[in-house]
Amino acid sequence: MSGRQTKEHIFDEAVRLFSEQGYAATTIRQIASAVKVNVATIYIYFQNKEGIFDEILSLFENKLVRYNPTSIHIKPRRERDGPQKYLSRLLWNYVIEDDLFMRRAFCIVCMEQYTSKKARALVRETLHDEVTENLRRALEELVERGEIPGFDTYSFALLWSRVLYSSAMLAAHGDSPEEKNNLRAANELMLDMAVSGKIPEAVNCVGAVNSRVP
Amino acid sequence: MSGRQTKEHIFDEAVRLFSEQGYAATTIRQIASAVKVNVATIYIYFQNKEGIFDEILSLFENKLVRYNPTSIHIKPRRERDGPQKYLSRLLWNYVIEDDLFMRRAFCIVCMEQYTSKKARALVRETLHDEVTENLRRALEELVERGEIPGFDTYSFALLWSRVLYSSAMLAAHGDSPEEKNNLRAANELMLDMAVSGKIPEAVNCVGAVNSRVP
Amino acid sequence: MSGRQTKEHIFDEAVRLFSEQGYAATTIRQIASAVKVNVATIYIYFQNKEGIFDEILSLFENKLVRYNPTSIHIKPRRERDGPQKYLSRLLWNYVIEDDLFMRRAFCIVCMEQYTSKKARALVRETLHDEVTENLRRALEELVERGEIPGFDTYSFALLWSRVLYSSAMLAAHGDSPEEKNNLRAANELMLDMAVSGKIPEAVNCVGAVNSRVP
Amino acid sequence: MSGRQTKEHIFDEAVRLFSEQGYAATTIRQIASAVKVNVATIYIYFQNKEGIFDEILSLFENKLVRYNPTSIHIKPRRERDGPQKYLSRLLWNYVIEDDLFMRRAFCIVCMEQYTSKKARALVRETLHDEVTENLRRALEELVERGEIPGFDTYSFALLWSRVLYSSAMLAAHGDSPEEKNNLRAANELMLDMAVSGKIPEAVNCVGAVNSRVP
DNA sequence: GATGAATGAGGATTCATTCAT
DNA sequence: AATGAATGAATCCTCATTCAT
Repeated sequence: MSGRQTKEHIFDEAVRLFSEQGYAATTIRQIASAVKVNVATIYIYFQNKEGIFDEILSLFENKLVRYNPTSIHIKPRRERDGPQKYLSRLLWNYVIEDDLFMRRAFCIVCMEQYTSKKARALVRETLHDEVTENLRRALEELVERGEIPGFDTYSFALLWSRVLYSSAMLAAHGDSPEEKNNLRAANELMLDMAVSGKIPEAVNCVGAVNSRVP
Repeated sequence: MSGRQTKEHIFDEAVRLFSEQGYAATTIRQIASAVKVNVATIYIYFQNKEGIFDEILSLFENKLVRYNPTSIHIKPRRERDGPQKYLSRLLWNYVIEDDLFMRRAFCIVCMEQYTSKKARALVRETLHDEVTENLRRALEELVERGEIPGFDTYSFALLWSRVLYSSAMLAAHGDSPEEKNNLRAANELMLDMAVSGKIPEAVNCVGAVNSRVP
Repeated sequence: MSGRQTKEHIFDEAVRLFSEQGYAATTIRQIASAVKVNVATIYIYFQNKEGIFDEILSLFENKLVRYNPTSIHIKPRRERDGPQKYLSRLLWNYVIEDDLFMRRAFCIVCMEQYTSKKARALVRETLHDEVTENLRRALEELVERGEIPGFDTYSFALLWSRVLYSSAMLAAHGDSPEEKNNLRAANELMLDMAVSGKIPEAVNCVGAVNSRVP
Repeated sequence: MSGRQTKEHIFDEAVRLFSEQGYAATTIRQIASAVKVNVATIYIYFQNKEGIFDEILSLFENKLVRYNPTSIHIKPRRERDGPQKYLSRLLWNYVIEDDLFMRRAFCIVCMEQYTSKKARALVRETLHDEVTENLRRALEELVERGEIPGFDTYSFALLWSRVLYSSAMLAAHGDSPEEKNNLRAANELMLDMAVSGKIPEAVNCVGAVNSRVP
């Protein structure tokens, strides 16, 4: 078997096992035996256990970033579909739905956010702030186009990102179809609220979430 | 030192360490040395490592349940304050804010939900379903009192609980004051949206989240 | 409760547990909890775990010695009953049958003969040599009385003692009634062979077992 | 060093230590240090401490079974030598004398028969019942050939097996040459009694041992 | 490119024992 | 006479990692 294949095989099984059992509870031996490979072989392709974890985080982040509205990968599609459709597909629907790796990696990142600084940073920055920002930008665009009235888009985007995040967390593990549907439904509810024209005023009346933080 | 004190001391340090490093990464030796006690002493008061974990979950759940709107502990205060104030204080503000244990236990529960069935059940059932139900009940009451117009309270409560949950998760770890404020702000934003009189229509136009799940 | 009673209670439960699980596998805590007494209490009455074991061996040996044919306890009865009856009751039938402690202690001694020098000595000397000698003496007496023809009583007694010993070992543990009956039957078979008048010649033709040992 | 060799080395030292100190009193560390190998290495070749024990029992039983008179390993020799010689060599003389492992394993099996169900079964079934049956069969054959008069061969074989067993037990530990000679002598004495033509009548007059068991 | 063999460090747990009260 | 509280040392076992082949 070619080295490339072996490495990918190891990587895939590591992703699977980490997402099912957590990083700490998964042993190198388990991975090796899942790949039907000697333990030592793993150390040819990865510096150590943490090295595998790092590569997972890297790939997850890279794939994630490709979906922001200005990325060269998403921009053409975005312009064709318009912000509303983009909004409706953010995070799970857009990014994760059809990508087993992303689903598992998401799960890993959520699990390890408390124990790994890198995972934590990824959740806080990329997952949370970036998704929020993407939502905000898309909402803002709708406002600019006059499709919905102006309002405090940041606060609403922040709420939305949290709904997405918590839904995705609940859906991530074990591919529960029920939770996946909940996620989709929650996302659409936020979307409908956003475009119904009733929210802006409500949101504005309370001001930006962040502005309240002393 | 009295046994009771020792046990509490062990329990407290275990809670702290579990919440900071995760269950798997925390060793009995660490706990023992934090308490300045022999490792064997821990096994006098707890059956094993998992036994400590179980007691944490138990206490967390017990304390949590006391805060549902019909509990004998909360009912009098609820009736005095009215549903709106109750809503504004749910979960974090009401329950967790002043209780270091609850904050840490919440963190532990979130961390271990993927690897521990018990934690997972607690998140799904008590944390999620119960909080949602409490929110829904309080909203419903507001509607009945005529303080806000009728609408699909379940869908909105579901969203709200997710906002609370994800905010609490982000706030839980390390007592970040910024995230704590975010949580409070997010909660109030949901509250304001609920009572602004604009939401009902928006929510109704999309129907119940759950009704969409096949 | 009086100290005397407590000590006996501890002793009895230790005997029971040692005989059921072996010395090494029985813990002080098990004994304490069987007696419903604090662990420390055991150390009031016995110097340590080995101290309990030693007292068991002592009592076993004392009781055993009382049954040799010249002991003041057995002599009167022996003279009344005659050697044949004495023979038929040796070891198990005579000594152990009605004495729970002896049965259990026998079991303990057999178990620990490989790991404890004291137990080993007891098996070799008291249990084996002494029983052999008692058997030989009783056989010799029968010969002297002219009730059976003369022969190499030592060799036969040696065989007999081994039959008794192995039967008793198999019977000792768990009070299996089947093995207990086997023991009694084996003993009677040896007795019948001894008094049938057919054996002497056979035994004599081979000479003393021990005379063959270089 | 090859894995096979290492495993055998570990196995051998474990057998030695178990037979000298008993299973419970022997630690994995002792074995490891006797083999001059890391503790973890032992767990490469054996699942755990009990795994070593099980393999010892297995090998012991396998080797033992090869010596029954109908086994393909023993049958030719048996037919050449005749039942009398076979009888004279049973168990110890035949099987164990020249096999250090068998001697040690026998010792282990005897020691652990009270605490290990597997060892207990082996003693009761293979060691006791099978040896008895082999003896009985060989005696029966002598009767059929007309070399000795007919009699209750079962009862006599049962006695004999007990003599062998108890002698072997006493001889097993520490390779005491004195006890080894006693065993050989005891065996021969039983043999001489069996073929002397004097015993049958004595045995018959008491009936089968087992027939007495209610 | 892959592996068989080995290991040091550390995991949870249990033990016999002690001592102040 | 008895105990609650504590401990040091040792138990079995597992882990990530290395290296000669």
